[in-house]
Amino acid sequence: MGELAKAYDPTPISEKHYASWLKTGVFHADESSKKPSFSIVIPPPNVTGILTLGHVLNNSIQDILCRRARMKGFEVLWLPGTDHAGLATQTKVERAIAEEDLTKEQLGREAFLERTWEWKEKHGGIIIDQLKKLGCSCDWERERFTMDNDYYDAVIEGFVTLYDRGHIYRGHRMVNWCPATQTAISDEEVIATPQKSKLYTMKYEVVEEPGTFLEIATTRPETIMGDTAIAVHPKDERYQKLIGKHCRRPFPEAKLPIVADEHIDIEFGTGVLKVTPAHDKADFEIGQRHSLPSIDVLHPDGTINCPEVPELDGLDRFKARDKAAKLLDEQGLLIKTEKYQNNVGFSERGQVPIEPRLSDQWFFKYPKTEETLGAVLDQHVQFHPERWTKVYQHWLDNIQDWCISRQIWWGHRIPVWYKDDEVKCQKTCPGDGWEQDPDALDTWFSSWLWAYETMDEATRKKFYPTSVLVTGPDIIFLWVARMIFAGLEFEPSGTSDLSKNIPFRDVYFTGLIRDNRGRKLSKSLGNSPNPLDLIGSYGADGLRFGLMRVAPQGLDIRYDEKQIEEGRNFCNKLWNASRFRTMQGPVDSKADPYAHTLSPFAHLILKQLDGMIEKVDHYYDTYQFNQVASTLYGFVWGNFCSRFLEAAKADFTDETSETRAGTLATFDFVLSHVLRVLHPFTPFITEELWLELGYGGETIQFAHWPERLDTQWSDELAQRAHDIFEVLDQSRSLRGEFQIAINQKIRFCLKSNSKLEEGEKSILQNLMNAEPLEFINEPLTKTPMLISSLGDLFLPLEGVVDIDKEVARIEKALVKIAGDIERERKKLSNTKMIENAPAEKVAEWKTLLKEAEDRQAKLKEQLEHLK
RNA sequence: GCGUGCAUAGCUCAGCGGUAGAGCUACCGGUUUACACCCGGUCGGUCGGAGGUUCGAACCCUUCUGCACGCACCA
Repeated sequence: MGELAKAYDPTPISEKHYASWLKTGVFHADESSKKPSFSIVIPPPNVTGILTLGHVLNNSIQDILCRRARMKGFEVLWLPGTDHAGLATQTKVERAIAEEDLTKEQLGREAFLERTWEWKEKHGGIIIDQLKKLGCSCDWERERFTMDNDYYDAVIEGFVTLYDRGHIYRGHRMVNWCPATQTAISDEEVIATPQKSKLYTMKYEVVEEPGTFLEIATTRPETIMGDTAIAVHPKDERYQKLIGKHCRRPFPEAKLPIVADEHIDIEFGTGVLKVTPAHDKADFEIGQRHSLPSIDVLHPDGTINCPEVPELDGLDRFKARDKAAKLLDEQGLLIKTEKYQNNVGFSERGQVPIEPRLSDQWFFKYPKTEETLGAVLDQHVQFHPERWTKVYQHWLDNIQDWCISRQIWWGHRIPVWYKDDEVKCQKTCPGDGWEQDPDALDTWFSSWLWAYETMDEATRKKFYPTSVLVTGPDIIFLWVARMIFAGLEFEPSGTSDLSKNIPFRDVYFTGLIRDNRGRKLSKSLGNSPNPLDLIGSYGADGLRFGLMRVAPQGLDIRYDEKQIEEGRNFCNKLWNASRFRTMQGPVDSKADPYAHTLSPFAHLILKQLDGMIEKVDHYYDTYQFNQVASTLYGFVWGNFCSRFLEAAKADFTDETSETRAGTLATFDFVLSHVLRVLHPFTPFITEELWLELGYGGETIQFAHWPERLDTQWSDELAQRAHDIFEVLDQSRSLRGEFQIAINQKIRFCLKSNSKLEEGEKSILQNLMNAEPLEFINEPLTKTPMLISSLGDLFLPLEGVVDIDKEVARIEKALVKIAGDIERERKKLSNTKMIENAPAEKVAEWKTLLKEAEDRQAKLKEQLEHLK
């Protein structure tokens, strides 16, 4: 064991260990293992994506859970992989070929798919490499891709099965159409976005009553050509007599019936609605109820399709809106234009407003919705935080059929074949003359099988259902709920036992990461840090620890680079504590503190270690990772380094110390626990230190997870150490107050009634840097003093002390104590309180009062001495 | 409109019925041979407002305000 470098240098150490982990195959899960199993499937990132801070958070948590499980003796499978991300990837490739002035239509389906595969091969590995840099302990031998041959087949087979069971149908329905990417999308992919738009009020003449006009409010005058009726509420007295008559549509000119429909809101606008069945979901339904024709006036790309009105034909829909308003105005039909804010559905991928559009699409009608809800309500699948079940329930209660067909090429092609009027749904082409449906499936229609189609039979037998899913709440419908559906519907366990078919037992929802001003991280705002840069600057361990420490359970995270810096600093602290240890000679990996005589400080740290382990386990069990990190931070920095290590220095410099061996053993024992408990959060540095210090084995990864300690420490001695530290703190306060540098030796006097051992006295004196530390029986006069549980500590400074200042300080302290005393007295003089409060509480208050009064008396006495 | 979450020190968060806490920041002082990616100290809060329950409320209930988010509507 050589001496460690002066600072932790994460990059080379991380690279070294990760390479070694891959070589020794420690991440590989053995499906024939006898150990109990623990498994996680990664939420597959987009194959061409790059790592974001969100991924870092998400995958750090998964890695933490997996690494801890390995140490706890589980056979762990963390199954990694990527998602083909149909639309996202196709869009990227289309953009790339556009550089060569090519469109996918020019290339043709086959050639375009070839290009996409090439693109995938070229860019597909990036995010995987990045996950490795983060330290993720995935079983890379089992890496999967949603377009792998067998996975592809499974998706297609799933479609055929559901079709055969009658859950999938083709329908001519109103769907969310994205004009930018020119495909249908599902309701879940539509993002309602507040828009500043305009509300136009126009007037149409009633055909049967010339000179009478109906005022109609609309935000979309560009769809006037598609209007096939005017609707009012049947109970609206203003318009009742007009029902059944007609209005004149200005362009192209036509007679539109005035119909009555309950859907109309009497209060809104003028209470009159223009009905455009082809371009609005509600209007479509009104059209159905009144047998109105649908006139589609838009091309798929969002331009106007209406040769009868040449002024508008071919225009983009938003340009046409202005133009249509202008046309109305020219005809004297536009009454007013108001500013108006409404929510417009945007296509997540295309970043443009979606267009409700009638088209032929494939739909999935969810079966087993009751069971899917029950699985969560009955806690077969448990959500953390639990409140997300309510969101899940609300979605299921209002569930709509899922539009699963996409007008794209990159994806799983719908296994439906057409010949003349015949339709067949099957995996392979039925024969000559049959043509396959051109559409591909929604990406989520493949990822919903991810929890088990990624596993072969033996793996599935061992590791399915998975233990926990870690993901963001933003995909609770898109992915989480649908995975539960898939599990229940396809029954991957081969039995109908619900508890064996659910995809996971726990779901941990992470928060979203925001910047320090509370905004979402986004490329366009430029507030999205590159995790690789952070790893470069602070190390993967620092990034992981820093982020985990500030990520509260189920709440959004305010990210600040400062926090990552703190993570890095923490790692360095641990490094240096270990470095300090290496300077004292070799580490005993089997150190048993209780085989030696222990100082009070050893007793204290052992007691604190036990408390730390208890807290950490509790916080793990309740998925409070930030609390785990905070607990570790506080223990390592506060208890271990600032207290125990500092006190240990006295033992280490004194060759004759009787407790030296015990302190060394305690050091080794505690550090071994710290490294193990910390390993899931900071895998690289703990591995390095574990090996470098010689704690044994080839890796820390299978070292036993620490259990609670035998309570062999002495509470009395631990308390003694605690008291000694209190005196130390008081001495530092006195130094601070009188500006006496810590490195300046100075005389302190302690009027103590406790009997300290000689060794303890000298350690205290050392820690205080006192020269000498005198034990006295009578209080000193005209001397600053602070009270501690070990006695009264005086700082004799003849002639130096500013008496007035000291008097002011004591008076301030007296005010505070007076407050404390008053509060306790008030409680104790309240008979109702005494009667109702538990006896031990009352006793506690009495003690508090007594202590406060003692302190008060002492301070008053001291005040007298000063004057 | 329905629903959810949040509001505690300048910042990030603990505490969730019985003396208001931590880390960071700020300020002051320190290179004491593990660490300046450091050490020590100090300052800093009527726990968003108002009611209520209770012997006792940051904590439970009601309500209001503000900020996020989800769903629905959106002519």
